[in-house]
Amino acid sequence: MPEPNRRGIPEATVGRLPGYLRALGELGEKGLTSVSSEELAAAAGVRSAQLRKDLSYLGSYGVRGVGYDVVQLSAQIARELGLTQEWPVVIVGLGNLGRALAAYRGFATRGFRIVALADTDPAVLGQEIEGLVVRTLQDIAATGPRVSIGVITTPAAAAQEVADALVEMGVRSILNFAPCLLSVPEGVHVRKVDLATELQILAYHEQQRALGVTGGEAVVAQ
Amino acid sequence: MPEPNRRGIPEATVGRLPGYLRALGELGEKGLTSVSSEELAAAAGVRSAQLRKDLSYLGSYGVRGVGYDVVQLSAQIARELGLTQEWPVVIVGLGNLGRALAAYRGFATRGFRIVALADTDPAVLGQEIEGLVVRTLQDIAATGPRVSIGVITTPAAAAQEVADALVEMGVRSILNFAPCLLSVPEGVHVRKVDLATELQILAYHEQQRALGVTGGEAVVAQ
DNA sequence: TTGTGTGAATCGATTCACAGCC
DNA sequence: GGCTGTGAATCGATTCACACAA
Repeated sequence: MPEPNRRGIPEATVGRLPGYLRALGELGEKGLTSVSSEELAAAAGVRSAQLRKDLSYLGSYGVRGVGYDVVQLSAQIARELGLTQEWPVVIVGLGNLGRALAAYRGFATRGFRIVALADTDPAVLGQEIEGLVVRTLQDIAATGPRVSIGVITTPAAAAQEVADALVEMGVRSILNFAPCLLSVPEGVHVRKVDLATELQILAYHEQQRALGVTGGEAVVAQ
Repeated sequence: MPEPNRRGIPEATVGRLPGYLRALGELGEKGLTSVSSEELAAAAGVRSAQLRKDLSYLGSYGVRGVGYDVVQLSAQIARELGLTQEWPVVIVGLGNLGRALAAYRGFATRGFRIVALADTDPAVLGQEIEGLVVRTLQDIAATGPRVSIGVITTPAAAAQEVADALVEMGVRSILNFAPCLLSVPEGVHVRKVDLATELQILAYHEQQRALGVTGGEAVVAQ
């Protein structure tokens, strides 16, 4: 018996689970109730062997000779990712990007709720944005609400002290949009999203083509 | 003999070069003119052996017993990434995120220039944003300017047809912020940035902690 | 003596290929 | 007969450890 193999899903697999969940959602909307690994892999942009291996880490949820039940597999992946509960999020830094994220609807779609907005600029403090009043992180730490995930959309120069403050108030998951490295204590997870990095990687490949490198291989890192 | 090893820098290395470039910039601003692999690795958040191996793919630019020249190494990495020329960028989809990116200054910092803004919404077409008039992609394709890189910030439902139009007009590098898989011809590079995916990965680790998994290992994937 | 550059060793992730089950 | 689940094989990326250059 498969023994769901709790603890120890490879990081690379965790990184693909959200894509499977999205693909399953789309297939479900089309009315599909069952998919083969071949079909789901195509919808998620991976190879079928990879999909099956990934899913095998969650346990056995497919039926041999048939495929996977769309609803059941969605639920299983959502459970594994921790999306059955709602995670409270604070956005720190309400410049253009912070405001765009605050207004982003898809946020709430799945397990996440923006419960606080933070900034230090007196011109922004007290403003109401998307139904939330902008406060200082110190105020939020002192009087609630509790947050699990911090999203940093400040300039790079402020990001480290924001991270320190978030850690101080107990946040152990940070999504950093500022173009800088954050140093955090052991056990705190940071993920970085950096526009400049992404563009520079594209520029590299663009230049390779210009240099006449044959790299005509398939497609890409989506 | 080192033989710069043109062609065939591992993808993982390419993905770290932008980080080295940023770290070198910071060190340079502090007045440093020379760094050891140990110092630069610390500033970029990698191990020194990894840094040396990565740099070895670009050729030999360090001096044994001394380290690397900050200016020279920056220039070499920038050249390798193709940042010595300016890449023209179009942003497609001027919702909150598209506008935030259009206003983002750091964009121009290094080798990228937003030369066009595209949308299909009549309410947005013709508006001037950040000094550029919003036009249709078709208009841009027909009357210029030429673009190398397309940034998609439309809703997911529109992303595929935008990608098709970009490919049609000769764009072969796409940065996709829409939460969906794009299908593109061989040779076109797509990179995906997805807020939901990042949050879901954080949620996974957050839940693992809640379940009492020991995963107290260091830090993370920045 | 110091710190780079790099083969060799290790580690992890992907793919293959097929046994097992429906 | 068809498709999952998974060991075995492969591939690539990271780390080790040290020869070698300054």
